[in-house]
Amino acid sequence: MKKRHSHLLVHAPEPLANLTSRLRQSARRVTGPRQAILDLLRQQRRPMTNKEIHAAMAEGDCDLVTIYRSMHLLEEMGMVKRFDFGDGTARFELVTGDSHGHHHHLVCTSCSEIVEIDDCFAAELELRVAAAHGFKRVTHKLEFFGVCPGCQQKSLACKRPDRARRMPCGC
Amino acid sequence: MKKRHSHLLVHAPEPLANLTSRLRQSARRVTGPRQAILDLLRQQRRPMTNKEIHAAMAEGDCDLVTIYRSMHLLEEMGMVKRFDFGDGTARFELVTGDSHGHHHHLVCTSCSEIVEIDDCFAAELELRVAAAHGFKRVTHKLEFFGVCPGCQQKSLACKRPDRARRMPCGC
DNA sequence: CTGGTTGCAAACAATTTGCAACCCA
DNA sequence: TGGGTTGCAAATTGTTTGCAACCAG
Repeated sequence: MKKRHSHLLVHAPEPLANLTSRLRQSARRVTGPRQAILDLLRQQRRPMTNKEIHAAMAEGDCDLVTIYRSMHLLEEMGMVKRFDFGDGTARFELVTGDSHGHHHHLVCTSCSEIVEIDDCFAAELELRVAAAHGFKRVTHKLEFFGVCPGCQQKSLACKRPDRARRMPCGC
Repeated sequence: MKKRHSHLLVHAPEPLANLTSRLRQSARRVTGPRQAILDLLRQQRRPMTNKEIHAAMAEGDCDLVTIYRSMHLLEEMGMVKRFDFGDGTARFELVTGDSHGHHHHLVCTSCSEIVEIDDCFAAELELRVAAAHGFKRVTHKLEFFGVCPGCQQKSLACKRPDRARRMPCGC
């Protein structure tokens, strides 16, 4: 990471201030890559893969491995949330304090466009399921898949249905 | 695959008869491995990984690669369903015609025990989501995670929270 | 200074692919 | 017989780890 985005420190946007204090209290460091990642996630409000994040921060700013390690850390700290759209690559989104907590997505199986679904209607289901089977600390993963308006026209049927599960569907 | 499970042909259980006719009409072959896989899945009514399937059919019956290829085929034909519990390995379950169609699971994050949840309460949500965003052919994936009764006692807290996402949680 | 971090190379694990040998229909 | 199948080896891809150099506090 050559040059730190100093403007970040100036604005001291919420997530960053958050990061700083949280890191400090666990004897961890506020480093360039970590700041850059949060910054990126703050701009692009959409689930991003590690590779996308890496590519997005131009000029070999930091190693891909560092991204992986940072995401683990940030996830542990509850600053990002991991999503799994079934294509074998993890995606991460910034956890913004305001409202945008637990939510789901609607993913186009053709162009992989992602729509954020803000309300979570499954909370009540969790309770029901937990009660029915005696489980504790029950959470859930719920994602929707379909064909977006754009792809419906183009009638872009997937040529290789056996690969449909790979979201960034290169059929 | 040395010796074909001939008793399968005798009983001619539903899934197998199904397989035979379906394969034939698409100019594909009814082979030993395919029969063995369906047979296994019919017995062990639980989501199995390719590796588990492979291990289960003793004596190098068939190559792991063949399992992978077969699962793709069977999935395409709609005879098995793929599930993803977020641990990076696909699991498959037999699609039995009777009732047991679309359903979900409750997975213990500690011992990875899997409970089948028969009712799907999210069907209506699909419609709502589809309508709201103009998507077609909308489906969803929904799985629940928590700590099963057994693991609650043992209070087996995960030592490495950063790895909690790996279901067969070797923490 | 010094322990948390990073980069780089290498290890890993799940899955896929190429290709020649093989076998069901 | 012939095209779908399989086995084996090798390639791919996402992710993790070992380790020495490095830097934030």
